[in-house]
Amino acid sequence: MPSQPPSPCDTVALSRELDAAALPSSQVDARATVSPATVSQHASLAASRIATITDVAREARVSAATVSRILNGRHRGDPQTRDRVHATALAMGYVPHGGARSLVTKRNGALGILLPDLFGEFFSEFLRGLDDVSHEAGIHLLVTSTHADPVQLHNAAAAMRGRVDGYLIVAPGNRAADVITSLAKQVPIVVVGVDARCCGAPSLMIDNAAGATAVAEHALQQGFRHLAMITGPETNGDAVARRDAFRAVIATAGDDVTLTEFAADFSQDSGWNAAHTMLAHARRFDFVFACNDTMATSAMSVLRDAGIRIPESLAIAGFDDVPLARFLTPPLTTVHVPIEELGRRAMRMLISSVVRGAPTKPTVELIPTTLVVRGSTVADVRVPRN
Amino acid sequence: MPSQPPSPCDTVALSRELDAAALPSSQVDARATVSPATVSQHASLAASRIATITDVAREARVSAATVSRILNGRHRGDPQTRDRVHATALAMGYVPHGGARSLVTKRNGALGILLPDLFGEFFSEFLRGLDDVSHEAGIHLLVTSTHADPVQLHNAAAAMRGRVDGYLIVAPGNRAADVITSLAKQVPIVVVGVDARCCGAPSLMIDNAAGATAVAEHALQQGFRHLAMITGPETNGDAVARRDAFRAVIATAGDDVTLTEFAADFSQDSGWNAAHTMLAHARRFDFVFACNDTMATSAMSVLRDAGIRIPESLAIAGFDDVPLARFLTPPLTTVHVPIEELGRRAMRMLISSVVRGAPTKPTVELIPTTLVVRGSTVADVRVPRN
DNA sequence: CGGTCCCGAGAAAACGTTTGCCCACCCCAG
DNA sequence: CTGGGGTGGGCAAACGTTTTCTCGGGACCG
Repeated sequence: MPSQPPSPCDTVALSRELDAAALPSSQVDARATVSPATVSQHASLAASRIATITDVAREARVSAATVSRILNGRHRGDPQTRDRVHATALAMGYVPHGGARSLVTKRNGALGILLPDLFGEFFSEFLRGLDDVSHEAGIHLLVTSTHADPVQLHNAAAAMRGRVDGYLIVAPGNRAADVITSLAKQVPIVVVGVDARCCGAPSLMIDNAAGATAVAEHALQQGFRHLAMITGPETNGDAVARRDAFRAVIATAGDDVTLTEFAADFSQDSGWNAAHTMLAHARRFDFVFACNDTMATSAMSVLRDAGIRIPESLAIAGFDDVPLARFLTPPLTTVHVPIEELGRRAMRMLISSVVRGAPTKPTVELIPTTLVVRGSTVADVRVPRN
Repeated sequence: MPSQPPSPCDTVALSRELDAAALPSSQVDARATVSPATVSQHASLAASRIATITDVAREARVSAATVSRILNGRHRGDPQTRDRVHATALAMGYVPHGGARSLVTKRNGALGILLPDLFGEFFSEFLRGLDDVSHEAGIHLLVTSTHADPVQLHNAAAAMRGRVDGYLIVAPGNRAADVITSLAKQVPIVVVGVDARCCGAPSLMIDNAAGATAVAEHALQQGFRHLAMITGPETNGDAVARRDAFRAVIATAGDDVTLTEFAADFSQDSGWNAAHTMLAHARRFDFVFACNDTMATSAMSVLRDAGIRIPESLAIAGFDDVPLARFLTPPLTTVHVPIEELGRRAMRMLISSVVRGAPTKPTVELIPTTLVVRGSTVADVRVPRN
């Protein structure tokens, strides 16, 4: 199995072509703060030492204070001086040293993002939402993951102290209440994925209950009577909320409706196992609700292997609306969760909390979810794939 | 569709239970730098103002210099003094101000991660690999995404100047050569996903060629003769490398072997479209290689809808080995890419580059890929799912 | 024509660290 | 007993900013 790396520098050759073809240089310049050309031009002299505000001041024949004021816009100043300073700073490729600035400002223009051990699509979409907003606000993101453990969560937060103006904490499991509480007293924080009102922190949550409720009502409305549910991990707030809401609706249905639960943990393997257990079960089911799409997908694969026709013999629904869901056969009925929007809102909330400077209030905001009905629960559904 | 948020503070109630049940406090303390208990204990007084080194010095009745030296381990000192300082620092919850430190040290203990607009599983696995290594080394990660555009890439890098000791740049499209070149002259960088030797930067790449070669050889060995390939975007280095390697093997095969290509762009929709085009094609194929699993998945769904038996009538293989691949029906033959390992290696490389301080050398390292044969290309294959 | 006010811009302090330099002390050897 | 070496630890400078205070000059108003 010989390995044939692409020939060196084909990238650059292609680069020239495409630059010429796709991007007229004027367009590049217009969009750039500093055009790439300017960068390379000054790369050689910048290589020796990074320009400081003093260097700029000397070059522009003003004091450092003036440079600072002008660059920060706190000083209308003499138009001529202003232009000269701006030009000099640009030419020298000056960028203020964040550390020095934060030392005196007490603001460091960065936020800490504390993520649990995440898998799957959620991550990228969420971070994209965060970055979208923070980038626009000129705020940096300090990201660290794998901290489902409250002790690690605390250590991670501590390590960032003095570097960040606030924290965004994502679904920290349910043993992190103490850490969150103490953190919330010190700096602005926003918690995503669990209700942290009791910790004194504003929270942002997926409206799991509404989604699961919609699935349950859809199932009943379609005339299904013997329902199965593949649950998620007990330690996961989303999983519990989905399960409880589904249960609640079924509890109010007629006596002829039954619900049987199969324990799983959101992983593909666990969905696989749960489906096999379900097939071996005495009762015949006509509808199964998997608490996330990952499990729904592997369960569907088990059912198909067993020769069960979906949805005629057994309907199935998931939760999350992962991109793949609509491409399964049949396409999966599921609950759409706007993850990027979740990230965007969380970031906006945190930023406004930071600029306000006020201690954060314990609140909770629900991100709405929507049921997407596809072929896995309704035989004749015709849905466009886009 | 009534929304029923979970009752407030159920999280905390659960927290107490689990804390008591699962984690004996001694175990928590053993693993913690500072135990959660200690944190909350000092939360109230720490809330007023964050302790500085001067505060610790005063409290421990030594000078700030001594505190600094002891905490950084540069000073064996009197054991009694040492213990006193350590204890005081711990008690006051002292954490050095990163900005002030970097001001004098010229090191800021953080690295910039510049990501293109990424989708899918890649992101989380890659970042997990990065974080795994950087966390252990006590290094922070400044992450920003959505920078496929070279101008944005430059701006993002500039914004981080003075905050990071180096950059990790992921698959920046192929028009970013200039920006990378100038960046590489100034600070340590590592490029992932494209060969950047020509930019003077060390690069880390997936061995796409080896993987695609293995797929092609597997296809020929299984006796397939009329091959189709669903390609990726022309602007993506991975896509091009996979396509070229596949082509190269087929070119050396006998005259009775044909290869037809269908253009796509790595997205699910494009795979869907390509599969339909393929079905409408005059030639009947017996093997199709999709350049990533995402397209392979949606193509498979088209083929199944068309009543084609896989692999008897038409075999299909993908690339990436996304977690879902083994759960498809039939399980998908694909090329496994160790993404987390890729992240881990890239981070190690960058860190060693930073601590060495030496200007980075243009090198390229290939991350090996492995063909995973499953039921989508071999009818009687029996593979364990784990 | 003189006084007052405003505005542009410089001087200097402060932020929290690290680190080179130096002093004082103790111990041991001559 | 004295000198020297080793060691613990303090002093102060320096890092790159921002910001307050200050001053000088020009314009406007009386």
